[in-house]
Amino acid sequence: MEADVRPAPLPLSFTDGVFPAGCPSRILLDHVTSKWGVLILIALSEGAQRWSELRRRTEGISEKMLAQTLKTLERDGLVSREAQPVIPPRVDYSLTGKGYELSALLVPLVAWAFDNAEEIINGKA
Amino acid sequence: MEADVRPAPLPLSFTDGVFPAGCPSRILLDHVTSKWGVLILIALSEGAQRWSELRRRTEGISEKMLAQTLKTLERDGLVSREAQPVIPPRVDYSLTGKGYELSALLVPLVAWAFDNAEEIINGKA
DNA sequence: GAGAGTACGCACTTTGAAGTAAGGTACTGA
DNA sequence: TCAGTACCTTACTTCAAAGTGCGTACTCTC
Repeated sequence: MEADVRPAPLPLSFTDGVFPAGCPSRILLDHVTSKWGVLILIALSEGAQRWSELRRRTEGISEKMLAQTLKTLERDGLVSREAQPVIPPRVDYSLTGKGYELSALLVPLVAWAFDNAEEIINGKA
Repeated sequence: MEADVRPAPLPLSFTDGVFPAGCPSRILLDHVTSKWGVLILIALSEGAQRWSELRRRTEGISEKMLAQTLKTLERDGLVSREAQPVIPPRVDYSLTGKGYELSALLVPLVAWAFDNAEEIINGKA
């Protein structure tokens, strides 16, 4: 008898509130909520950008992790890559349709974290 | 069919689109988007639950990780813990106000992952 | 002709998040 | 008396994520 006084914010369609282990959504969630995955998706939500821009804007990321994360997101169909065969190489990354859907959900989350982080993390020892 | 690619889905207030390294929001984001953090917050979004319920519903979690994650979320002021001094011990966990704010943003994200995971993860490989 | 920018790939090392295992208290039911 | 439930803690281990650093093949600037 869990008489829950407080209402859930949204009705859920998960089987029992939390999806089972081994479910593909666990994997997708790991990709999407990975340390650099979030930041890259957020950066790309402002429009297509090339490699070096992403590297600069995603402060602290290594080239290896940038390449790796972009590959994962590309394999997942969230990011598309367009390489131009010009001589200083030029590669543009942008969000796909699904990537935009995702980033639309991710942006408010990150914005919330941005607004509340100071208080939560520093406001308590 | 996703329509044409257009700019940012939402206006951002971050300095340059992505917040700087060493920023507290990076830490908060890590807590919140951690493997088990998301699942626990989602589970609690449906109402207060006790330890053993959370353990069962968050399939695959170990007792150690449950305790650790709950502690982190409690320190961050997202989850509140109420222990009753009864004799089979009874401890209830629930979301705080901030926790509800967060879960309201998290739930659609997880729902999206749930809906798209099959296609994205299994539909290729 | 030295250096920097561009977009990576590869191999090695480190870190830390997570897993595993076990213990502990204070009871209840069989 | 033994098993089981509820709620944890501590110690040890593992493994993948992340970091470091090097090489490439061009070109353009100082």
